[in-house]
Amino acid sequence: MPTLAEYIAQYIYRLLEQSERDYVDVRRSDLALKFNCAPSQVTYVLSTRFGPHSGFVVESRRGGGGYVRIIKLPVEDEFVRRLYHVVGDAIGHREALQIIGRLSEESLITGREAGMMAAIVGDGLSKVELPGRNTLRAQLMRAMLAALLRGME
Amino acid sequence: MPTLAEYIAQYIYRLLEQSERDYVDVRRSDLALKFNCAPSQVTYVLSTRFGPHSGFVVESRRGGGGYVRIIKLPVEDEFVRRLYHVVGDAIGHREALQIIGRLSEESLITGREAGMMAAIVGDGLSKVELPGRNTLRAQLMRAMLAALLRGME
DNA sequence: CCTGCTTTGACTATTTTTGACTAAAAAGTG
DNA sequence: CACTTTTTAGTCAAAAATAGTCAAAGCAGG
Repeated sequence: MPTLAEYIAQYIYRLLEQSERDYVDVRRSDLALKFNCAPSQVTYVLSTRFGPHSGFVVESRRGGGGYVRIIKLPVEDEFVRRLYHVVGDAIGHREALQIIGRLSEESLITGREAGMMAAIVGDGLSKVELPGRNTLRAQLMRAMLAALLRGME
Repeated sequence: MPTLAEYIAQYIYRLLEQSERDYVDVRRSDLALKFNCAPSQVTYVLSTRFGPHSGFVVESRRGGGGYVRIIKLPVEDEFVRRLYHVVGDAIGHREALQIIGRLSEESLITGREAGMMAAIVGDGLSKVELPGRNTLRAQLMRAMLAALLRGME
């Protein structure tokens, strides 16, 4: 059963699909009204599901006529190489999954590869303690991305 | 006399049979209520009877709207399941590569997948110290094999 | 009475939802 | 224009809703 956060995200995805541009503008308070929730809930959805890791950028403006603009980033060359840098020295589970989702969405990896990568950064690390876990996860992600790059020649 | 664990397992088997999908979603707390036991009892049943070695995979999510998804794997994946056992609790680099080679030979994975897996058990672990390295490698291998099973529908 | 599977519960981890407070931009006023 | 008010959006921490972990206690068969 979907959560409110998912309903809101779905709604935004739909708006983006229907839009002719690569972005949509919404009013935070309108969404809150439409979904009968606190406005900060919208902010929550945006920050957990529409960050750069998922291939989006969010811009906004306050005051009268304020808005939130959700922009879907275009695919670029060197995409994987960029992600390599995004991973950095340490990365959390959620962010790693978003990067994998992005690779999958762009058809740079297959569904099965995505599943394997998700398993690596999830179950595969479940027994590793927290301080080092995120750095190890980053190392594994980089190793996988490097393997991808090698396999893409 | 069947144990509580058996009853719960039976119940899940039945749900799976009745489902049109190859999986069912349940709420851990609902099951605990239904069977009048501690929620962790459900976790116990899942981990003892619904692991990849028995032909199942379990996914879950915490927090609001959380759930547990029990997925029944197709029967014809006996081979991968056996490898899952071969991996065991700990495995060396050489052995891991042999298993990956075997998967590749049998065309159960692509060249790119093999490259990725090799990167994981090699470069990905280069910074991990030796005592734990082989157990971690085993865990990663098992996670990857489980993902493979999941992706083979 | 040992050994291993089962059951429980206290503690932990993760995700979502809400609300009080803060910050910024536009609109109104003198 | 300078100042105030109104309209938006952001932040952050607490509460709620789930699931996981682990060790200890319970129990059943050999």
